[in-house]
Amino acid sequence: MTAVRPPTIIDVARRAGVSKSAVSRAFTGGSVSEDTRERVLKAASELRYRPSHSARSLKTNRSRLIGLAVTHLDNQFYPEVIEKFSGRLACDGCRVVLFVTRGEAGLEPMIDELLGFGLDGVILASSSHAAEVAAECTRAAMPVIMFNNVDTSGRLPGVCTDNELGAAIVADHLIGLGHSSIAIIEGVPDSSTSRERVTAFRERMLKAGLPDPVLRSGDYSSQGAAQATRELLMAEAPPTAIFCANDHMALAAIETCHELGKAPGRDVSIAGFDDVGIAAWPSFSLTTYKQPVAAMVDACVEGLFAEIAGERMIGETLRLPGELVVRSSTGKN
Amino acid sequence: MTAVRPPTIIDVARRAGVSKSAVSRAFTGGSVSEDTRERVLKAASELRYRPSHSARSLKTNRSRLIGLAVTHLDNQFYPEVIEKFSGRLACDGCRVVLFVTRGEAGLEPMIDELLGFGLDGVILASSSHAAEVAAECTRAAMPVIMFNNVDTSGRLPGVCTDNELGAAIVADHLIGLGHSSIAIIEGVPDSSTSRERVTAFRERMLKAGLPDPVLRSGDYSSQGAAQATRELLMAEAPPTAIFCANDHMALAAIETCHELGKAPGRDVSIAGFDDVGIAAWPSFSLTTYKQPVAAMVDACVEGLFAEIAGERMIGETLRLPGELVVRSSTGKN
DNA sequence: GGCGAACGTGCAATCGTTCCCAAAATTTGT
DNA sequence: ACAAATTTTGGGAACGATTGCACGTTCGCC
Repeated sequence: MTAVRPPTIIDVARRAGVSKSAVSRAFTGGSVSEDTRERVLKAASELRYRPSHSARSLKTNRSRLIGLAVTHLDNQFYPEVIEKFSGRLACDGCRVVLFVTRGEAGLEPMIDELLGFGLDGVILASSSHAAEVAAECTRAAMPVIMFNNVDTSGRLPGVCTDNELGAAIVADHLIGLGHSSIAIIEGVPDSSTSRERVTAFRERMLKAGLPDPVLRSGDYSSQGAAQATRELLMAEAPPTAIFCANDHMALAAIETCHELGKAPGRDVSIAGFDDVGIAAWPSFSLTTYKQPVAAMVDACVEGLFAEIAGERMIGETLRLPGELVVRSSTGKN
Repeated sequence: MTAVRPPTIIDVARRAGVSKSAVSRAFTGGSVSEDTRERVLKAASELRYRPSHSARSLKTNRSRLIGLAVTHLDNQFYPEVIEKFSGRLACDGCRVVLFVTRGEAGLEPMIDELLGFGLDGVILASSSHAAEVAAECTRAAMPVIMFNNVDTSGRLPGVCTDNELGAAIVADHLIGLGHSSIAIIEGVPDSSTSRERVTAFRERMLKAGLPDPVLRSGDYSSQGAAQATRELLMAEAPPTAIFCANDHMALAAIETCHELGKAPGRDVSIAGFDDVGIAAWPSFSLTTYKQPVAAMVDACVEGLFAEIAGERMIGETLRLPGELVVRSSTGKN
């Protein structure tokens, strides 16, 4: 019993009685007569032939593989994003290669890998070290686009929610409910996303003549947000509302409220940003600003494909509007 | 300005003043003198050379790409699994290519893709259609292993939690708390995982002299589980405890309890299976059987690598013990 | 100092495709 | 029915690496 070598294009050609060019054309949609096409397809299926991916991409310089760099998946938002990307890219025959960035290190150490897997393009949904990555990728002529985060150096194109708009709308919502003492729990400080949300929220408050909100870092983590919430609510004059830079932290904040015996939406209002799946669950019923994930993913893929096709699109960041979703975690003061 | 073609091994060879064989050996760890190695590495880094992935895998028949087929990621368990796999495989220089199976269709329609991307191996963490996939993969000589699910045809190796042990332990726990009227919410019926858990749970109850539990299908979905919970709890003689075939459904069951004004752990006990991250959150505090995900992933990767290395391992399913985690969603009857 | 062993090197074949090119076959027009 | 236009076909050169083989070197050792 010899290990059967998988059939090659030549085996198919022989069996179909044509040249390998014909077989190639039959598979890639080149011009072939109906007759040969049939014969080729028949021979191929009899032999269980499948074109070799590596040979093909060696010749064409296309792998139909797209890298997706994301941070720790315990933030519910990312699984949703991954699923959407996977589905969207599948429509164009592409697949997602995952790069989960180790929390602290960011994705800098995996740049080499990112560039070494023959990907057609890369989507950076990870927050940190965008600048270095940007530089390295453009040097390697690798198409890149950012998702839910902008490259502050302005060299990479990207797609994100209009964070400033969203944060302003959340601010208006809380202010409209009569809150004036509002705290903010931000994410990691060097993330553009967090910064934009925080800044816009603050500005809106100041513009409404309210005091500058207390700012705490939640580091985009549950523990961080829980700790921040604890500190805020146990202070002498606790805020009546807290705006968290994302749902992941807002949910932790709600948990912490319960722990402290405060009812979210009554004793203290909590608002988030993202609208992850479980935000809608009755236990949380989180008021939040919904990111238009589907539209963002579509735009992102489109942009990346344009880059891959050779269209230069430098530094343009597309900002899509989301939608305020009011639930019961916020209420009148 | 001409589009600069990425440097090839030949460019490096020329610049370093050696043959391409030497360059290749310097990169793949072949035998080269210290002197040449240095010259090659220097030339390579000056040119920003990276070996072409496709050329390399064409020659070596190895892509260092592993396919991972999973179902909808809204079940919290899978993101955790994905992250673990990604991390574990990265240790061996491999990357995960994602195949998210569209709910209804299962992964049957994507078999061709699964086999067409030049993967070194495939991990099936998706529940359905294992048999067809198994057949097709072995025919294509593609190493495959199942995760958290067993191939009933017994042809594919796999790794999963000892579901029967786990379910029995959960049953004992509930019985020990004095429950005798216990209902079960199962997943999709043709999933081995659900079947094993349900069967073992039932057996344990019968063995304890308790009545055969009511069985409802939750279809592994939130909505399904919520509906089932509603029906169970609004019945004439509602059960005092509910065992859900996974946490995803158990969490939905808890939500539904709140909706119906019943306190989990007091009015009705809820137990799950998996121990996903949020099960530990105070809002849920779900009693559950923890799957040893890290160990499972390790074993799974090891098994797959063995297959890739050519060691035949047919149909062996490894079942690892987990651990009961008691929280407050279950209580005395 | 001479003789193997050990090591480092380059040549050339090879992996399985795609695609250009010229030739052959077919269709079309008159 | 013949020439021109069109379509289909096969040969063969890439694509960018790895690797078996044979040939020099270098070195150690008696």
